[in-house]
Amino acid sequence: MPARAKRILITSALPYINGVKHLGNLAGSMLPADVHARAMRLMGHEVLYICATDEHGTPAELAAGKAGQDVRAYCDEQHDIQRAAGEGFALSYDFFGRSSSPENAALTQHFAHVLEENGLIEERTSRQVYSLADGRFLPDRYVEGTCPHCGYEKARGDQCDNCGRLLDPVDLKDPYSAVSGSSDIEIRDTTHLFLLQSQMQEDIRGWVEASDDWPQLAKSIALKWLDEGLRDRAITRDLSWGVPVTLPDGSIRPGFEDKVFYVWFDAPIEYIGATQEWAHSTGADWQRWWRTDAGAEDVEYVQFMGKDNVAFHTVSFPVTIRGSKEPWKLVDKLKAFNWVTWYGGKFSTSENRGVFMDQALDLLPADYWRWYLTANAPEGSDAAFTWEGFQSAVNSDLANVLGNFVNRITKYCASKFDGQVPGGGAPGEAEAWMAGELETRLAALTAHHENMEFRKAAAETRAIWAAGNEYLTRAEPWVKYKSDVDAAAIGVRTGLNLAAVFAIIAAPIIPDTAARILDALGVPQDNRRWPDAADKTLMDALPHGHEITPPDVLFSKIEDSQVAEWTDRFGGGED
RNA sequence: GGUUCGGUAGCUCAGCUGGUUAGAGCGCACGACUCAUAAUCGUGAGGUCGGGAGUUCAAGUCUCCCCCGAACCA
Repeated sequence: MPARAKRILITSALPYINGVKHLGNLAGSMLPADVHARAMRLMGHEVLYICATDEHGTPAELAAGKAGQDVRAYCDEQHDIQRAAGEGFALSYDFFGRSSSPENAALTQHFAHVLEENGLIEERTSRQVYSLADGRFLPDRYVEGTCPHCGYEKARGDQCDNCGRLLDPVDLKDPYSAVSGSSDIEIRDTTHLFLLQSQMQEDIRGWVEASDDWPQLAKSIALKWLDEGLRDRAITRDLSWGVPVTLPDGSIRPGFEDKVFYVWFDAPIEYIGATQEWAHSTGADWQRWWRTDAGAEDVEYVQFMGKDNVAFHTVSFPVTIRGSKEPWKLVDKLKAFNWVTWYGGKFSTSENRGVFMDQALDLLPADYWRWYLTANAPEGSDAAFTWEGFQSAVNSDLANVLGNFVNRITKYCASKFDGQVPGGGAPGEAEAWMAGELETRLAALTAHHENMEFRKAAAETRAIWAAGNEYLTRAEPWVKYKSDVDAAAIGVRTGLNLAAVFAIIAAPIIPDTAARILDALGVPQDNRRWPDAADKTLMDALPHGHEITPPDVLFSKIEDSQVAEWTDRFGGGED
């Protein structure tokens, strides 16, 4: 157990309901959040890892319509698909919720009510594009027409792709609906609730400036928004799919019968909503994680997200939370990621570029991807996915360095010592060298995990595995066995114990393989704890005489022919 | 356009508050070993740290300008 066991709340940005996510999304929020959650649990901390699908909004409605499904049914189906993909990647959510849950609806309405009581919400009327053919108001980007600035004929209502200018859809010439193509549209007045973010400007600035556990990137993004001035934003939309707009007594707010809260407002609230869903399904207490008046004051809250989401998490959502003037837990640490790119471009479904989570699992087990995507996490800058890099990481790091180490030591033990942990011999020079390596490297690895430095954590993990191979070269039990079985025994015993340590430290990144190794070594569940760098018994922890079973080959190598096939199939390789 | 972050060995990247011969992994060459998925271990080659100017006893590490790339701009 660590000196001070903490309680750590972890959330990863909510994936939108619309389809299985690709490897870039996985690598930029869910996977690192999972690695961190697993590492912290192994270190003895109490962790609650929450995620959910973000289900409201126009894209979901349109996708459902396209599929000929009711929106709710569409979301039910897509949620199950995404949950299965997450399970396939061994994402260890304590709960994977849905922003369309009753819990989130109630919370969203509650926040709106208290914000209004605090004078932070007011009704405003604005002009919006209404499509008679579609029978609905059109969100900005679903209106297309001729750009008033450059004359480009397929400008979107929010921005012109040709000249790049930001637009107001009512200014487009010859506008038409991007949904139906119909130009039978008109401009109508519509009334919405606006969140008066401008009034929270100084409050949020004070909070941001006082937050010292953020990476400078997150802080500078937040401050930039504040410097430009927070704008009041509509938090409702003319839609049917979403959280109904109610009065405090629960009845529909007059004039808002055909409106719902906008995803922008209700999605982050689902972090709390999903925790309630978890509590309701398990009987656990959600308040001790979220209410600082009910035990959450000592919780460390860590959020994982793509860089594009930083502003929402550092400014927008905090406006909701702080504006409520209620004792809700706010984020302590953020970890933001860039994108994984695909041969210099972006992942794209339509152009058949990139690999999606479900496809990836059809090719190879989750651990292969988890290792590569963690060792090459898009920290600091975009990271390119290449099949060659993937092949190299899997073959070299996993198959050759770790897999082969476990294989050689367990097979040798089986053939020379009947598969039992030998008790003979005493530690010598080689063992002293290895003990020194473990002590310094484990300390470094632990720090990297605590600091959420994923590339460094993977590199250090690999370095520890490699040290094991060097140890065997120094100890050379196969040579000593010829003249002194006890001298060989210490090498084999140490090697087996190292295999156990290697598996445990790998568990945050490659949990399935780690479990296979520990199972093969017969390490009981209770002993699968993060090793302490100062622990002198790490290399002699397995009981002498204890039986082990060499596992099957842990990782199969990726052949050049497979790389060629996948490159062809998934559009990699070409420019 | 504005802002931010990057541009370090063939490739992917580390290099905190400026200070001995600039590091790692992969790839490559050579050697060692044979327990192991022809795996492993060792040695070596390879960089005027994007370009230019400046500050300093001293700059990859600070300042300014320029070039290139990426991201964000609700």
